[in-house]
Amino acid sequence: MIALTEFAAAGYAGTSLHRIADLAGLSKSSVLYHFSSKETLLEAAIAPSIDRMEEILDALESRPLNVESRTAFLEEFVDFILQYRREAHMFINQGPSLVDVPVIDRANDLVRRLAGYFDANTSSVEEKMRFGIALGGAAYMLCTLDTLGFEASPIDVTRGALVNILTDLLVPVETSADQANGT
Amino acid sequence: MIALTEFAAAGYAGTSLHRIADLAGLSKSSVLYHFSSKETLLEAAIAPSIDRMEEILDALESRPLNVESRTAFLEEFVDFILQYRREAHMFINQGPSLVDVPVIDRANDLVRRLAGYFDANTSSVEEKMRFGIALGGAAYMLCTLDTLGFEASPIDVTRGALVNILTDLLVPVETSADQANGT
DNA sequence: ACAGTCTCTGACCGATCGGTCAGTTAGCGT
DNA sequence: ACGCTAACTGACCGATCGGTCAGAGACTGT
Repeated sequence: MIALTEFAAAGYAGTSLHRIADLAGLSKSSVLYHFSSKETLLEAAIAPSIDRMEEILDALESRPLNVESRTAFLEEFVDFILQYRREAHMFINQGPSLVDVPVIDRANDLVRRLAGYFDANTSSVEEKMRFGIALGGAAYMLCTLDTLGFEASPIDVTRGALVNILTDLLVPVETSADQANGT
Repeated sequence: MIALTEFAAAGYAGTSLHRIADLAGLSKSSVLYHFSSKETLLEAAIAPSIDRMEEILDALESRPLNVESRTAFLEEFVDFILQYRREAHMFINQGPSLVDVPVIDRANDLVRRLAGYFDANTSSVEEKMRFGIALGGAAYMLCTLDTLGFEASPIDVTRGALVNILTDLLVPVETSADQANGT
C-alpha cells in the first residue's frame, strides 16, 4: 500500500489524503471512495501487522520460560520486523500520539503487553533495558536501513545478523559473565 | 520548553501553535510574538542539542581508533541522550520527514555523519547493525521510558545500565568469541 | 438498447492550519 | 504626567485539511 509508506515516512498527521492520492495516481475523492476515511485507510494499512504481532505475543505468553522459547520468540520478532518494517515503525513512534484511533490503540496495547511481559519476567533494571534496546533498536535499525548509508545486504544476511545481536542481548547464553555466575 | 515536549510526543506536523499556546497558558499570537514562526520555534527548541551532538561527533572523529576512544564516545552519547531525550527522539524519527527545515537538515547531516563513521570503521554487516541497534535502541529506550511500564529508577542506575549494554554491543571486550578469535 | 453497478472525478463544505496586524495593557525612565 | 517599549491579545487572512456529493465513463447482463 502506497499510503503506508507515506504514513511511516512523514507521519500520519503529516500526510494528506491529497498527497496519498497523487502518489497513487488517483484523485483524493477516489481514495475516499475505497476507504471511507483517513482513519479507515490507516487501519487497513496496519491491521495485518497488528494481527501478526498479536499471534507472536500469544505464542510467547503460552510458552514456558526457557532459552528455546525465548529464541523462538526472538526469531519470530525479527521476521515480523523484516516483513512489517514500515508498520512497526509507525506504531512504535507514532503510536503514543495517535490514541483514540481504535487500530492504534490495539497496537499500543500490544506494545504495553510486551513491555509488561518483560517487566514481569526480569529482575534488574539493566535486564529490562536490554529488552527495550534490543526490540526498539532492531525496529529502528530496520526501518531506517534505507535512510542511512550502509545497506544493500541480502536479506538472509541481515536476518542472521539481527538474530545474532538480539540473541547476544536477550538470551542468557554462556557468556563469560554467565559462566562466572555459574549459571 | 513546553513546545519541545509536544513536538516530540505528537510530532511537529501534529502539533498546532494553538495547542502549544494553550499548554503554555498564552495565546497563539503571543507565541508567534516570541518566535516569528513555527519553524523558528522548532529551531529554538532543538538547536542546543544539535550543537552538543556536533561536539560529540567532532571529538569522536578526532580521536584515535581504540577501545578508550570508543568507550569515551559511548559515555558521551549516553549522557547526551539522557540530557536531550526529547530532542533526540524528535530528529531520530521525525528528521527524515522534516527536510528543508534548516535546523533539521543539520541534525540529519549529523546522523548521516555518525552512520558514515561507523560504516567506514566497521567491516561486517553485523558490526554495522550493532551500531544501529545500540544507538537507535538506546535513544528509543530513553524516549519511551515514561510511556512503557517499567521505570522509576534513579538516573545513575539507568545511566550505568545503558553504558553496560552499549559497551557489550559496541566495544570489542574479551568476549568468548573474541578470545576464540585470538583478538 | 437499456438499466445497473463499479470506479472515478471536480466542485464544494466547514474546520483548522500558520501567520499578520492593529490595538490594549503594564511597567519603567524622565 | 508623559512617552516609550515589551508583552500580549482577538480579529482576521489565505491555504490546506478531511470529508460530502452529484454526476461522468466504462463495463456488465439482459
